[in-house]
Amino acid sequence: MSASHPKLSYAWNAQELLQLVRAWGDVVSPPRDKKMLLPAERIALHARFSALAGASRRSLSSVSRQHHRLVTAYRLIVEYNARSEEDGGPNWFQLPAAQQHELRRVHGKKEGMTAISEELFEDLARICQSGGGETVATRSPSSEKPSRKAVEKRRRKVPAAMATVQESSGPLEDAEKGETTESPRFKWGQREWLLFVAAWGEAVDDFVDYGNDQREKVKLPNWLIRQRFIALGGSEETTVGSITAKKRCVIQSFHFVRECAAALEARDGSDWFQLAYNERFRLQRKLIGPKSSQRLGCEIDLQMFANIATIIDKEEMLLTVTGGKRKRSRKRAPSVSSESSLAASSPRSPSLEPEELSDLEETPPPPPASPPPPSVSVHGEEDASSQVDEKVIESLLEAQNARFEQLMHDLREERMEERKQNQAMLLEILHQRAPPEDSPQNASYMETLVGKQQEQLMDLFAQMQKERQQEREDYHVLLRQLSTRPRA
DNA sequence: GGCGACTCCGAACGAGTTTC
DNA sequence: GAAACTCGTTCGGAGTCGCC
Repeated sequence: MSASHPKLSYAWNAQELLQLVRAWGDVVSPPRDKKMLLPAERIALHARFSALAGASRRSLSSVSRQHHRLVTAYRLIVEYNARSEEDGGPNWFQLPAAQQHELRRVHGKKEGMTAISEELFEDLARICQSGGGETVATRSPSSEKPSRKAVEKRRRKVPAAMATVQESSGPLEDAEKGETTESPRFKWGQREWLLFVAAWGEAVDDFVDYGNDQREKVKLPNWLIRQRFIALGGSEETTVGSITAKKRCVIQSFHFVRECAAALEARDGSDWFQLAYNERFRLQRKLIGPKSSQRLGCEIDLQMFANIATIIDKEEMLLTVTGGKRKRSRKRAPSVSSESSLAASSPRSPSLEPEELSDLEETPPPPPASPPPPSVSVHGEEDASSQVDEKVIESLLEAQNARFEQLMHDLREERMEERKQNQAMLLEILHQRAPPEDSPQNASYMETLVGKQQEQLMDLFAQMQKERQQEREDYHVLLRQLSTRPRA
């Protein structure tokens, strides 16, 4: 944002919205519920709004966007009311807030919608229906609006349980119970977290598999994780925003576990992952801090931990191997995701300067349990050289990983190809030996063939599982060695 | 190339939950 | 009641896309 438009990163208040609607009525030509404004109207709307609001507090793009969200919401309400009038159901403002919220969410997936109060809706209806031109409201049978008092009266009369709407299903139990919670909350359980990690892993794999073109985006998009999450059986209600937050949460928990495991190992050599949930939860206060109460971190088992580590590695590799980072201005405080997520341990903390953040990105979290060692790295030179060493090691590890993944990928492809060829050959020989007229014999032999192949594949799979288990154990040994090694 | 709409997603936020 | 954490929503910066 420019200096003349200082960043105003908080919700539009009711007064601002009313001022926007007023400006809208003043400068926008009918039909006023059109979604697209003419360029001149956009500018005029911003100017008029700025004049009414006293100062140019919102940018042109912000005003345009808010206008767009209001139109979308207004049209949804008008259409909804028209339908419910035909069906004899409750109108929009008689619905519980939770249900309104759900409908807004379902209908405004991409663009989003502003929650419109009844007062604001009436103002909007007034300006949209005046001045001629066909509007959504005039097209619909429900254009005549009852007075606010009447609506209020009716709303009080409507039993909450009659919330019976329609497109929305799912987390609306609250509404059906008559509660008017603003945003129905759904707490994730073990299943959701496991699904999420699996989906995240699949998304990274998918992305690695076809993301080697330099022109491709090199940052894993969160919508891809959401897509995989839903494909694996996760709730379709989960938004990309929610996935973003979940990812941040998992990464934060991963760092938490890493710290705990290392601190515990250093303390008495015991294994964090062998402890029960309650034990972990109790111990974290000694290992991390007296006020620490991470729950998700305590639920993460060794397997999940290893999975997350692999995924984070792969995702970081995407940034280093497949090309440059997506260009982004450094004006904004940088993100908390991935490598810098430790900063998220205090989510409301003020944003870091880019320099501070790049420091954070390069260095591992300071172990809270052990005080910093006596001035080994106080000197700039030593600091710099150790950082360079770390970078070299990091690059080597990443390169090794990348090479290994590539080899595995090629091997998998080759094996699949070979398997197909073998099968084709077997079938061909079979057909030659047993002609089609001899079908019973043919069928029984084929059954045997399928059975044998199943056996072979099961053996192979079991072998791969063993290898995977071995890899985990190796990793665990490495982790132990690392954490018992005295800090430099 | 310029412009506006669309889209993604990080940050901020508020409300709820848990633990002490 | 305080503090830390969880969770979903909203806003808006910035990248992308399509049109002229």
